[in-house]
Amino acid sequence: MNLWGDEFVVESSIEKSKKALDKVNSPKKVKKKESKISIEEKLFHIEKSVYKILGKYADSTIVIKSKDEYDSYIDKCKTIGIVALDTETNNSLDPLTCKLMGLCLYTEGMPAAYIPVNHINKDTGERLSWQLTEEDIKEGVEKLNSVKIITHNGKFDYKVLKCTCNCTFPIYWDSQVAARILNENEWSARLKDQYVMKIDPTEEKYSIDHLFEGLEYAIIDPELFALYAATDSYKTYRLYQYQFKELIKPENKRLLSLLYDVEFPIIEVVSEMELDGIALDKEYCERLSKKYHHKLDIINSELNKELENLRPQITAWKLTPYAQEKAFRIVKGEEVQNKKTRAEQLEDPPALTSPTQLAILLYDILKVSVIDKNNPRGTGEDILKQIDLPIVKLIIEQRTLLKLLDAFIDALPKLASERDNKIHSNFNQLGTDTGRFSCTNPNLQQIPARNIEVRMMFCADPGKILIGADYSQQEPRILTAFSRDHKLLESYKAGRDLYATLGSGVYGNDYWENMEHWEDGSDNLEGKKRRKQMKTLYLGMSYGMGPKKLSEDMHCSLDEAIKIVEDFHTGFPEVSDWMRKTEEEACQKGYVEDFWGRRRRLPDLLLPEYSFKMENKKSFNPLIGSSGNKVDEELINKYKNKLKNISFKDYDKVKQEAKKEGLEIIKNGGFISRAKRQCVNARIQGSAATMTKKAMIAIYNDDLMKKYNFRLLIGVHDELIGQCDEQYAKEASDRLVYLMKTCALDLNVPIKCDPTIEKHWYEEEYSKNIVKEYNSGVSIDNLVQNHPESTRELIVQYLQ
DNA sequence: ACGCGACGCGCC
DNA sequence: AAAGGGCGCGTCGCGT
Repeated sequence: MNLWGDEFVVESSIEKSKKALDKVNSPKKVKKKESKISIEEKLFHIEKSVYKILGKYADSTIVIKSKDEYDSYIDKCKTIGIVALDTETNNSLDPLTCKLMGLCLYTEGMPAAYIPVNHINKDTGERLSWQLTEEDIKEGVEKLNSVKIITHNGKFDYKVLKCTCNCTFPIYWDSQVAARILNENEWSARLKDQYVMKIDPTEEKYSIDHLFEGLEYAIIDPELFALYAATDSYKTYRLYQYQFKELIKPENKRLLSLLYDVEFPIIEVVSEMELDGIALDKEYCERLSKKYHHKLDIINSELNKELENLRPQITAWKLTPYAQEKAFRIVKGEEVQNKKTRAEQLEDPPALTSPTQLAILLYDILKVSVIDKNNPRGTGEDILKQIDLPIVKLIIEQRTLLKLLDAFIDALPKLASERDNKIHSNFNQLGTDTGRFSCTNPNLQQIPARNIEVRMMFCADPGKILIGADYSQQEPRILTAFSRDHKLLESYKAGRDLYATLGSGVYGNDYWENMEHWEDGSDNLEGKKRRKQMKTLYLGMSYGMGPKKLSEDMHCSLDEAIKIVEDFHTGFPEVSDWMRKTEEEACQKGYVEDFWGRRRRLPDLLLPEYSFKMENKKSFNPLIGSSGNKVDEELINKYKNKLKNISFKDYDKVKQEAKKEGLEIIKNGGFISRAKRQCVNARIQGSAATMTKKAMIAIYNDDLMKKYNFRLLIGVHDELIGQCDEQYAKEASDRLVYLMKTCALDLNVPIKCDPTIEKHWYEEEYSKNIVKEYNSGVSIDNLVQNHPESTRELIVQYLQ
């Protein structure tokens, strides 16, 4: 083990951002000028450049042109027992609609093989008839069922082969996933980049768009295309070898288990989830859209009235000298003068959705006094809420409605696939540094939960029913598991309320003093307040919140907040110790581990208080080494001494002084504190993510769930939703909860899950809300209409 | 026309 | 001196 405990932990924030910049100049899309250059000329040029870059692989690449050759390659793979696999598609990254162009295989001791399937004649467009068929591919891949299959971004290959050839295969290793598990801070986990970084730094950079100049890949001669395609599987294999060697080192034992137990198996689970997709209730969506557009129209007309009233004031302002000045804006922390004057920036009528224009309206024209010193021209919601003007109230309402409409109500139906009218989000296993999934196109993890109407857009397929469950307080329970805090453990064992327990520990009072209701059911207003404060405190503690912000969120004075944090530490000493030890260990090793060994590397923790950068030279980072110039070193040492025990005031002076000598001083305090805040949270958030992934795998592989035809559809961090045959609703729901609870027994903490069974997402809550409306006097006829059938059934049920 | 940073805001 | 963790997306407004 080296000085930092892990050889990947040497890249600081500074270095990382520099590399990210280098990255940007990768080849961009080729412009379409097809009319000027003939296809033949282009192909000629492509052939030359492909050979120039990849010609060296020609001798170790073969194109498979017959079933016999294919069979014998597959047999060879079976003998060797391990193979890298990669698919190529027709310029499409969407497995649902793409065509399979060819398959690539590489196994040790053999040339890399490209098996073309759908290349066409560039003149006639006809499929080259000698190629193997999708049926052949399926047959061969299925023979690999006992062979270890290696992929790079195997989710794509899995989905492509399932969609185009109707075959599936187990993923033994994925080099993209492994790369991220080995170091989540690298600027790229892409195959070619990883190959350059880990295997051969001399390898020339290239990408498929850039090599084939945006042409339809199918028209490229398979022999030529093979040089690109088959090389991918070769590189994947080489990467695997490197990663395997790394991961069998004793210090990486837990990472390897994490990969085998969680990260590799989850690939197939997520692939299937994405392929299934989730249905939208079309009728309901249309109704909802109409309802919200109507609401928006009303707000807009009121806003127009308000603006009309302000017109004289606006006109007058535009003539003031201030309005005629050129405005400033902030770019990377520096003030930059705009080309437009303030008056020119303000449209007529002012665009209230534009932060710039709204700021002018509020602070310049309406002379609203500054609310947040740190953000004097801010227009965020918490600032607007403190401005007591009718127009501002309308703006908040307009914003909410616009956001709901643009981001969800009107946006989601547009994203449904034409093929099956369903939403097929992309769940990105590598999307976060902590181990959580991220989600795009659309991001199902940001569908409003407070506004229940939006989630109601999602529904089960006909004959199916949505079965969901969320972990109750997943992260606090993990904190309890880590710290073994006796008060928290007891509280969970007894099924008591977490926040009331926190309250009694912090305030030193009775448990019931911190509950919303007394033991006999009567209201306890003070308790309600305290409990809410504890909820905020918990969040604050796990995110490393400072006392100032904490006091704002807890609605108390700064002194009270400081006292509460202090009392938390004395009231829960095991938690406090665990947090301290986490930070200490992190500062020493440069990384933290989650409950199952996932690492979050925080190299900034190893940074010195100050770094130095010579003008026009690389930054000097003592962890990495200097540029080696003696004169530089002397200068730096001089300033290092000057910076010892320096006051905040003098720092600026010294910084300026150094600048004159060509030395830039970089203060790392901010980076270091940020990393300190991250390290506690990363362990908790990471463990929660791993736990949910373990549950997903258990659910996917469970025979009973298979019997119920249960399919996972959505994961939202601590919440899982799937659908199953209607008749098995109860059984599947019970089983779901059981599997979620038992997948992490090693936590040795009580786990609780809250299940739901419904036709639409959040329909239970939705129906309850409507029943509440009924109880407040709306007639039953008005109540029941305009809702999906399933909701009406629930309402009737609740009314009885 | 497009890329990008900043902002604001949706979620856990 | 002061510092809330992890995401994605739509809009605006500038730059190319």
